[in-house]
Amino acid sequence: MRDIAREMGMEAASLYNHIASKQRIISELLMEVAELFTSGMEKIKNSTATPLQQLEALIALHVDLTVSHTNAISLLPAEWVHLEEPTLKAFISLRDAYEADFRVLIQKAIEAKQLASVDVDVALFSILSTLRWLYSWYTKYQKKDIGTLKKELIQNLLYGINQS
Amino acid sequence: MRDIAREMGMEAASLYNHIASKQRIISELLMEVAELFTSGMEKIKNSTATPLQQLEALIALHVDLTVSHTNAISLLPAEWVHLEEPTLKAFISLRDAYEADFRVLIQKAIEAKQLASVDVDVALFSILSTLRWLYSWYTKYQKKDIGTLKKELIQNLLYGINQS
DNA sequence: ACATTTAACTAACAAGTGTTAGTTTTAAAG
DNA sequence: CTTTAAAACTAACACTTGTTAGTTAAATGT
Repeated sequence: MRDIAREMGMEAASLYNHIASKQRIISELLMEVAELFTSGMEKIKNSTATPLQQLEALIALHVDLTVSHTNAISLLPAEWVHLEEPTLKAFISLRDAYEADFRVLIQKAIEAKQLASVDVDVALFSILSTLRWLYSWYTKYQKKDIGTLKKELIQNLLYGINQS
Repeated sequence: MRDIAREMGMEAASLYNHIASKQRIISELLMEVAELFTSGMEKIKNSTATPLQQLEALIALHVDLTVSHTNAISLLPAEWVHLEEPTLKAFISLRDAYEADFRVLIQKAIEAKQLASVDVDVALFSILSTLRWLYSWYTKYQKKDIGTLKKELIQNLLYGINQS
């Protein structure tokens, strides 16, 4: 809190005229991005695109949110565990639902023979972990324009990097 | 320190008969795994396998170390930033060297036409991020035997999940 | 102009942090 | 058995943390 206050040019105690607690700041930041992912997923799920196209849109969603909310997203991996109880359950619930939706999309793409019949859990994990690390990597490679980045990630994550 | 002490059935102060400082514990844990990755990489680099086979071996290395050193590895992403100065530089240096070696291997595999000519940075990032998240995911799916896990990860990360 | 709200301030508390000093108990060596 | 070394203990330090109380200054509305 003292760091934040210094950055804002005031005393730590003065912050409490604007916010309820440190926890509330974290909660609101994290829940905000969680809801952005959820609503993005909702929009994609309700589209008429094929499962594979929806997966591509999902990758694009991660890139977009990573770019627009880099700071909040970079808090996520380390801080979500410290959420307090009404919020923690809400967060986990959003996260689980998101992963479940993602999983279904992969499943559907496999059933539609748009993806090879790989293990769904492993596929979900490997795609999602890359997308979640994106923020730390993005800060180094900002030079690359976002369109290209999306294309290359889609290529790597969905179509593989092998010489076929 | 008080948590550690409780877990060991003694008082916090008693720990200092065995260790120098909290920082030293963290340093030694993190540097130990860093060096395991480095020496694993060294062994693979010096083998006579093809670049692609070396990449496969690298994935296997991550799986093996994740299984055998789950706890120390799970500290890495959040804690390495808090290393103190002689150690921090050493750690970063090992990490950079490791990534550089990894990068070269991908480059070589592309030149040998064993991989498609994707962007090397993006490929390195997407593979490595998955391997680095492995620990958090592994705790949930321990049922899966390690051999299968390795195969599936190699499939996903190197040969793609598309229907080709 | 005055009254009221908003937002800053100073001072301090209560709890938690890693760590040290000094002491006592346990174990090993002669 | 006695001496010595190893490893536990109690007590406390210095510092950092989020936060509250009480007060003063700035902004806003009538």
